[in-house]
Amino acid sequence: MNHHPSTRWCRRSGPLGTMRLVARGEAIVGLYFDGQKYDVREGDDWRAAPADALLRDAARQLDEYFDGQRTRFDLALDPTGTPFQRSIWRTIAAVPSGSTITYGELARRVGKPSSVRAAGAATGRNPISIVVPCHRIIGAGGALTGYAGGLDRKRALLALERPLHEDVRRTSDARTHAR
Amino acid sequence: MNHHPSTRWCRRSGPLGTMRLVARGEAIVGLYFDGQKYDVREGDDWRAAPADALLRDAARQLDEYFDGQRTRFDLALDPTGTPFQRSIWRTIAAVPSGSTITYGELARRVGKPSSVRAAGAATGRNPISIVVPCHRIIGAGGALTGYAGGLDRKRALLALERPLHEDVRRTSDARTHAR
DNA sequence: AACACGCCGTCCGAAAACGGCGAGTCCACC
DNA sequence: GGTGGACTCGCCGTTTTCGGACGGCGTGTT
Repeated sequence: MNHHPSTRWCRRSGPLGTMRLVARGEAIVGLYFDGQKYDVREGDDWRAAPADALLRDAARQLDEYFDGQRTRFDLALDPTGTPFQRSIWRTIAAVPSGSTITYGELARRVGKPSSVRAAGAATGRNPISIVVPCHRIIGAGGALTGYAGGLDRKRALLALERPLHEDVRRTSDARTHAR
Repeated sequence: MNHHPSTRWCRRSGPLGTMRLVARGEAIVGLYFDGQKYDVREGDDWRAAPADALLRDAARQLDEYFDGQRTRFDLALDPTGTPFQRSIWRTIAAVPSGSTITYGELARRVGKPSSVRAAGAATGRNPISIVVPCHRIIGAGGALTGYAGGLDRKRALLALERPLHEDVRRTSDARTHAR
């Protein structure tokens, strides 16, 4: 109908380093740690737009998150990927702050209980770090197993979200000694 | 830098049926017969623009061509394809109205005398019918051999272009009894 | 703990299939 | 004999298919 929605981006520094925020159309499509694995290179048609309304809103929410003032994001998301990946990411987005699930449980929730390993791969390709909280997915043994932004950051994010008062919230099948 | 050039299109009816004319940026990128082979499906970012200056100009020239008032088009073309295809199409565009060449001669002119069959395939994928006059390419034996818009249309186009007064113009290696 | 093995989407490279041909043969007909 | 049709084969860029390798795992065994 009308031409391609434009892609715009901005940088944002936070406690875990500088991040790159990317929007296209009316939705967020990416949030990357500087130098993370599976980063995307800037397209020819991208344009830096620090003043963009959507980007500003997202950046604000991100700040609030790091300040511990926010546990849920209120943003339109449209990560590009295969149908399988998108269903994985959608499911991850439903995991609430403060809790974790295993890769196996994730696979089960998308209706493909045996696609565990593929679920892991798809999780790793999540283009919207933090907002799609792929850091809340951990190994069945409680190990963190991996994170595109580095395990240190994964640990930090989980610590930030960990409920202070030990109300011993046990999540699905995640073992307690996560760490 | 800036975002993608927009793609716009319009329809145009003529003696050989309705055609679809497509422009992107400052150039024509497509001209298709309705329901032809290798047609392209409309992209999400396309926009109908019958009033667009470039499209109007092209449509006018097309009308003049069908009226026999025009034997050459004066339009910026930018068909998308592989390097080989583009060189084939560029070479085809240089074949003047009223004459024909064979697929073999075409291959020779792009510097790959033995890529005859590939030249045929590339010719078939020409996205800008008529303006890139792929109908002027015929078999070595004089047979028309094929046309994405159908052999009837190929015949009609060649008839339209055939010089009335039999000035026996003989073109390169094309045999006389073409037809 | 360390390892082997089965699991399954993606990615990537290799290989095969597919044409809008042309030249060469072989035959059947004037 | 010359022509023309039907057939075979080699031609080569593109597209499609296929097969193997590769993971942000989980289970079972040692």
